[in-house]
Amino acid sequence: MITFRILKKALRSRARLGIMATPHGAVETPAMVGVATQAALKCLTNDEIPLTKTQILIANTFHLHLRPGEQLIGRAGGLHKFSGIPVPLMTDSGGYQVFSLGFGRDTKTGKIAKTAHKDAEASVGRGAQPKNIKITPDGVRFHSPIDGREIFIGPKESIRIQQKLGGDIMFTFDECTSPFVSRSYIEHALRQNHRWAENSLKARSTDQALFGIVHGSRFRDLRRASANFINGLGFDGFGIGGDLGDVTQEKRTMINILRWTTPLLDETKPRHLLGIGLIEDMERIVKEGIDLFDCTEPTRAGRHGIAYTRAGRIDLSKAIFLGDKKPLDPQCSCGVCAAYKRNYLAHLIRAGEITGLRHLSFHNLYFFNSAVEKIREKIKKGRM
RNA sequence: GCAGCCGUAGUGUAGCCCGGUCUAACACGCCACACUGUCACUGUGGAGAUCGCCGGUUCAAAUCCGGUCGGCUGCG
Repeated sequence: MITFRILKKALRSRARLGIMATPHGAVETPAMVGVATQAALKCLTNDEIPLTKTQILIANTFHLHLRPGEQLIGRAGGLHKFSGIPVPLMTDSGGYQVFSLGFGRDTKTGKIAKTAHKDAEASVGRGAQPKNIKITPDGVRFHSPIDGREIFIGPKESIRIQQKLGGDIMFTFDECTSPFVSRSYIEHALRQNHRWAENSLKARSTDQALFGIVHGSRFRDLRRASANFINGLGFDGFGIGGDLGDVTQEKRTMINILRWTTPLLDETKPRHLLGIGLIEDMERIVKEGIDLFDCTEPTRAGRHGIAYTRAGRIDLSKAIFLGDKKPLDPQCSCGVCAAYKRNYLAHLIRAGEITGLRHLSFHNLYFFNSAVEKIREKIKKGRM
């Protein structure tokens, strides 16, 4: 079980400062959740996790089910004993893979579209199915990316797997929707997601926390209905999921979705915005009442040669940095910026050295977590 | 000195025997762009070789023939 205590509410926004206590430690919120899909913060050792100011991680049900399998992790005593990870763990339900391996893959889009949505074009109508998976009333039939075998995951299966994995916080199995679906599709998917939320709750038989996920895409009435419905089911916390509009008007739709929903959710429980958290998004979503968010950006960008700095992103694979003797970010107090310069890091990245990926991942996590830390300070000092 | 093998983008190779479908392929590298509940040390795209050089045969040569230069190996 978890407990959530709000230490302070911001005066000028819906931001909250809190502490979430879990069986594996406490988390100061707002917090960024590091993404550890395969029960590893990619490129980093367990010792390094706290050094990046990472307080909590999220692992993935779909991926761990495929490999090594929840039975093996269960026999090892659960994710914490199996991995030795020294911070609390969440498990994502596999619902995101319904999107990333489904419509997301078909249309090569993310959950925030890069172009404005036009209802007339590229809309997926009610009853449509993605090319490579099949969404049924009881769950989703996937094909394993490893060996092609069919994998069925629904709410019951996901909860069963997540209970074997033994994370501190579980999520309900849902269908993460695409930004390019029609209203009629979303109406149907919402009813299904609500039923799956109820079935996830019924399937739970441990004292692990379970977060229910609010859906409704870009539609105000559907988002509000979903927030009310999910709020009424008695979850331990909330996820805000599904597609979040597009990048136009500085992601206005995403912020609107939070404005429509967070005021309807039990304020004593934590709210997690699923899959969001670029530096530019952080303060805005916290101001709308978000306590937790997870984002692959710091680690993925790091592995792709990108470092975050106060002056913006820099791509260390560019030859120009071979002549740059500055640290990644001159104002950063992380171990990487203390020990290494851009020229050497650029060399490591260009040479494909694994430590280069480690250094950038470490720095980016520290950079992101420091930004969240500053936001907590602002709330504490009443400046938000 | 003789014989054999080899010489194709920055690098390593495929194609050559059985000329046209080679406006020359692949891998790595290079350049650009992308990446928000990670199928992700990934993905997409681009630039880059007139096929060692000269000549011949042919309607047509990276491909056949002669010469030549360079490399490797063997024999002397």
